[in-house]
Amino acid sequence: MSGGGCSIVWFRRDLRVEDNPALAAGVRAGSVVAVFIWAPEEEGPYYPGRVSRWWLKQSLSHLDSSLRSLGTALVAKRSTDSVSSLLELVKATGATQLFFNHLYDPLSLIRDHRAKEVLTAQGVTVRSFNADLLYEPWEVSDEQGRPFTTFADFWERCLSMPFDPEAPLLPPKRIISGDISRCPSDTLVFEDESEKGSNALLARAWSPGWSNADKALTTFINGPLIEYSENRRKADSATTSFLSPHLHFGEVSVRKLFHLVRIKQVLWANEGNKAGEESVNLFLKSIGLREYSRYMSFNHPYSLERPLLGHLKFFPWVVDENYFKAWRQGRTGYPLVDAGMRELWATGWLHDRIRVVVSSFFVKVLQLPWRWGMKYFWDTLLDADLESDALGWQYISGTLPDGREFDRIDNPQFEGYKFDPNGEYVRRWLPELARLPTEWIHHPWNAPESVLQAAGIELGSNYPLPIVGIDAAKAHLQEALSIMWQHEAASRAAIENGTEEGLGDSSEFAPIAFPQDVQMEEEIAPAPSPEPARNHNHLPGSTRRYEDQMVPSITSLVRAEDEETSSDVRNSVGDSRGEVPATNMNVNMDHDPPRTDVMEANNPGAFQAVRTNANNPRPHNNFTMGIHSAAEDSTAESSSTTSRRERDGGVVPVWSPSASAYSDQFVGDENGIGASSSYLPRHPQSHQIVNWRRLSQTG
DNA sequence: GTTAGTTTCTT
DNA sequence: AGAAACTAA
Repeated sequence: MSGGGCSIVWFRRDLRVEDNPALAAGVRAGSVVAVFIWAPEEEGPYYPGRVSRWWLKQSLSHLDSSLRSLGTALVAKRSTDSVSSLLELVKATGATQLFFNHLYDPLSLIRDHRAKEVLTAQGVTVRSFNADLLYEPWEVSDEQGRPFTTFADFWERCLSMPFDPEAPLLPPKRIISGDISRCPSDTLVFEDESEKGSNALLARAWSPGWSNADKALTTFINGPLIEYSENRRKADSATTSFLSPHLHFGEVSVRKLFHLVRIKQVLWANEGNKAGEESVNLFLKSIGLREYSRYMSFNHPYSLERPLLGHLKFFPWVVDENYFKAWRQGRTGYPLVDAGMRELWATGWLHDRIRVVVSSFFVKVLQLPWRWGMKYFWDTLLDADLESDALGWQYISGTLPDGREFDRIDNPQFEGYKFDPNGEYVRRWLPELARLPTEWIHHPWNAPESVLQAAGIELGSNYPLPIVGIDAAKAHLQEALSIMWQHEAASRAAIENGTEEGLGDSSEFAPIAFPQDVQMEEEIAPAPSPEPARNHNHLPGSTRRYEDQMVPSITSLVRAEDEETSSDVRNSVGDSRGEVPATNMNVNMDHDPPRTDVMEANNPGAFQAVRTNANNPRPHNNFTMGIHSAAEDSTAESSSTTSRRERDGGVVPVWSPSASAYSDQFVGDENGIGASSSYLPRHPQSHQIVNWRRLSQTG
């Protein structure tokens, strides 16, 4: 807490003034320069989607006005290299300290570590804090001090930690502004002209910004929370918390949320309110999953990229861009799946249950590479969150030790009657099926011709027949699994013979690149709303594209496509056409918002379903990551199980891009993780094979 | 109470 | 698919 110069408080995904430890530290230390650096190129392939950028824009302006009312302002910088920008800011302001809150995705860990190194070398005191989690990932481990590998154990431990999560901090009363006269803000561009119309609709349903988040939190806790458990199974119930986008950008503090929910928990427990208690536990569990997603990302940085269970890398995914397209456009022939995909397309929002349905269908029935689906979610979801989505897709894909069985296929027809028993959800999003009786709504292909005729449906033209039958999918999956095990056995044999080093790195089994000719972010014209627009046929100001989307029929969808191909350049996700590097450290120096001439000739080759382990070999990582103990941090504690924690200057185990391998410290030994896993009894073959040390490097 | 059959849930 | 939690006699 040296006196003298001012502090830079670097905002990222902690866009709030309440319970913001970095900001609090800055305020305590004296004068503050609050900064946000927009450097999307640093995110590699994960340039935020349109709705996500819209949210960010609103949230930042909200934060800026809050800071202004407290005595300073938010300095906004456009950059392709956050660390350089920080250095410039240090020079321009004479700051002697830098404070920020932790992030846990691999890119941030590396960048933030570099920021610490570079700025410390310049004589700047750098301190970082936990603002995003109840407990830091390195605080939660089993009796042997190793990270958990199953959620249930992890969460049980979190709920019985010897010390409570930090109590939330109040917002500062006043902020003394550092001298920002020499660092003018850049104008940040978060949307282009073509996106403005669609974005205008978002504001009807959502209010970004930390104080709105706080209101949403209070509303939820005092209202729908008690029925959370009751209502969770309905596809379009308006009783989810709707906090996820707020949480993604750190507008609301999980710790505050946790404390408030805990108060209700105690209250309802005393009242013997069974439903309330169950609801609380369920809701907390979803908070736990969010925690766990960061935990996994931190402990297994490659899990955004590659299956956590090593043998899954041998699965022969179906690389079929037509399947992918049909899924995105809601034309799979399975009403519940299609309704979900149309809702996502139109609104950027999807109930959790439906996310499971559509992603499970994607992986198990279509057998498309899960990362494609994950990328599409990233591009389209309003609450897109890399760590959470990676965890979700890995769970669905059966690539987690405690995920779903890989060979399990859910039948969308049955799920339809489970989550949407009266077909209301399907009818809302698939107007072409609106007149179909409930009896057939989730399996129109079985309906008698007369019924279809009466409903105005002609399967195959009006609404598609299932693009893949469930039985065919099951057979296909079995076949694929046996191929997978063969490859796996061959690989294991090669390793045991010592003839093979790094098979997992060989391009043959590298992750499958994204389709080259696919526009990852479709033309989405959203009207996201807890209650999806009822009057969607005549929304004022809606573009024609919007109507095409909202009154979907095969013809209008096809027409919309044709237009796409022929019309002008539209915005697309910057790097979406490229491959997804495991971690892209090559900064794109283009300062303009990524803009891509989207349309290329359709690739005829794409029209064949190809079983492949990997087409398009991709470049290898040119570096590896390692985690060391936090030796360089003066505040480091060697044992994370001790109950004392530093509120200030939290300790982050050091990330080093140059370390040659994953540190043993964070990887179970050969048998360690597997032995306790519930996965093994179900998949005894994998008992010997899963080499967890390798897994962390390659799998 | 007991037991066999049924539904629900799984991160 | 399998366990756990429910129901119906």
